[in-house]
Amino acid sequence: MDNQQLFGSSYVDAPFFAANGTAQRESQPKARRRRRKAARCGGGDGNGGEMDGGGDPKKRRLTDEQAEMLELSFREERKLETGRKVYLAAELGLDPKQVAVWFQNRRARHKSKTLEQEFTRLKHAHDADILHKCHLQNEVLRLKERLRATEEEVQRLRSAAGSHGASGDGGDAAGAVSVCGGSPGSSFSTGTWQQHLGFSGANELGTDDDLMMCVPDCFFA
DNA sequence: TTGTGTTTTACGACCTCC
DNA sequence: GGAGGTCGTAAAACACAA
Repeated sequence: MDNQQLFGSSYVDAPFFAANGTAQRESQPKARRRRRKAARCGGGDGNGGEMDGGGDPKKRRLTDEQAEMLELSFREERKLETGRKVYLAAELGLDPKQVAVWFQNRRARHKSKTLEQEFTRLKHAHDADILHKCHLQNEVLRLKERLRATEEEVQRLRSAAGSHGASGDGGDAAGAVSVCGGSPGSSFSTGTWQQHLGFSGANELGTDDDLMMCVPDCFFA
């Protein structure tokens, strides 16, 4: 919107370097190339922050007000074009580089937070899917048990019928038993439904570790 | 205090776009 | 080629328990 309104004359020249006295590490074994540029030392507030002659200012926390203004600006627009950067820097008494860095870091934080939220959302969805799968597998187990009981009952009835009316076509009786025993043509064949459902022996619930995740929760909870 | 974990500021390297 | 972006990381600033 209108930054002129947002940041009108709210600039406060903050005591950035209040902590100047803290001892900077005299030994910088791996100090590398850090803070070579003294360019920003003149950043508008005049307290250059020179440290033990080295010219390296300490890191300066932004004041609450500065951070708040930057936050407002960030919410309006996450990208920072040159004009806005210069304007914000002037309004807040910061170096334009500081403003640019703040926006970079702010974008990084925003991205990190967004990723974290997305991860949480996906995890919840995944957990729900696992639970649903578990329920379906339980249902399959129940149906399997019913089918097994039915097959046993059918076999029992056929055996009883065979023992009573043994005369005549005894060969058919033998065939009937074989049907129950797994004839490829029988709709009650365990082998057949296993094939249709894609189940077989110990692998009927799948071979992966999904079962390991699922079964304890569903069966023992 | 002080040790430790977290947040914030700053930088360099590299990439993309105009 | 310069400006501004992301990414990874260092280090100061801060919070806080022991």
